[in-house]
Amino acid sequence: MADLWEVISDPNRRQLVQLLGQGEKTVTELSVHFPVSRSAISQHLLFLVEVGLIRARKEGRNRYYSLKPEGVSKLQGMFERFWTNELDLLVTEAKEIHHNKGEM
Amino acid sequence: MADLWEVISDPNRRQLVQLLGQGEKTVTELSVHFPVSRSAISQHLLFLVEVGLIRARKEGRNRYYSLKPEGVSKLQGMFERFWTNELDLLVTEAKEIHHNKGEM
DNA sequence: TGGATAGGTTAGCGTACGCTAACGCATTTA
DNA sequence: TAAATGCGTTAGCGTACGCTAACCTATCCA
Repeated sequence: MADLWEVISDPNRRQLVQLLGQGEKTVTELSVHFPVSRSAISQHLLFLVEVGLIRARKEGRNRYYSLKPEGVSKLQGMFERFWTNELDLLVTEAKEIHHNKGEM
Repeated sequence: MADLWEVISDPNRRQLVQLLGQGEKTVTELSVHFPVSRSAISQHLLFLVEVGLIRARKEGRNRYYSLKPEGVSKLQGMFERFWTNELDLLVTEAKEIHHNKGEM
C-alpha cells in the first residue's frame, strides 16, 4: 500500500505538489517544467490521485489537477508526527552554536 | 550525490533518526527495534553519516551514534523550503471544511 | 469529416535500493 | 591466549521504481 512518504521521496513529485500549490493546472502545463515525458508526469499525477493528495476535474479535452486540502493536511500531519520535540531541541542547539561562532 | 530527502524516504531511516533523537546509541541497541539484520542498520547509519546527519563516537568495542544538530537543522530547512505558503493556506482551508462538517 | 490536441494505458528497460550472508578486524573477557 | 562480542565491508540477490515508446480514446476545430 502506498503512503504519503512515497509522494515526497521523488523530486519530480515534490515539484508537482509545489506547482499545484499555485492553483489547478493541466498535464501539459505541468509537463513544461520537467525534462521528462508527458507520460511520466501523467503517471506521477495518477499516483498522487491514488494517495488522495490531488484530484482531477475534466473540462473538454483538458484535465485540471488541483491539490486536495485534506490531502495536504494529511501531509502536514505526517511531517509533524515525524518531527519530534527532541529534533526541535537539536535545531535550537544548532542555532546557538552557529550564533556563538558568529560572535567569535 | 546523496541528498537529505533520500534520508527520510526510507521508513527504517526515519525511525533511526527518531531513535537517535533520544540520545546516542550503539548499532546493536538500535538494531533491536528493527526486523532487519544488524548489517542493514549499519549500512543505513553509514549513509546517515555520509549525508552529515549523524556522527559516530568510538569507545572500546562500541560505536555510539548521535544526531548532529547542524544536520537536523538542515533537515528542518529542507522541510521548510518545501512547505510553501500556498500549502499552508490549503491546510487552514481543510480545517475550516472539517469544522463546518462538524457543525452540520 | 478529417486532422490536431489533451491525456490515459501498457510493456518493457535500466537501474537504484534495501537486504542478507559471509567474512574480517578490533576489543574485551574468561 | 582463546573465545566472544561489536561493528564495518563486500558480493550478490530480488524487487521496486522512474522513464520512454508506442498506442488508444475523447474532444475540439478547420
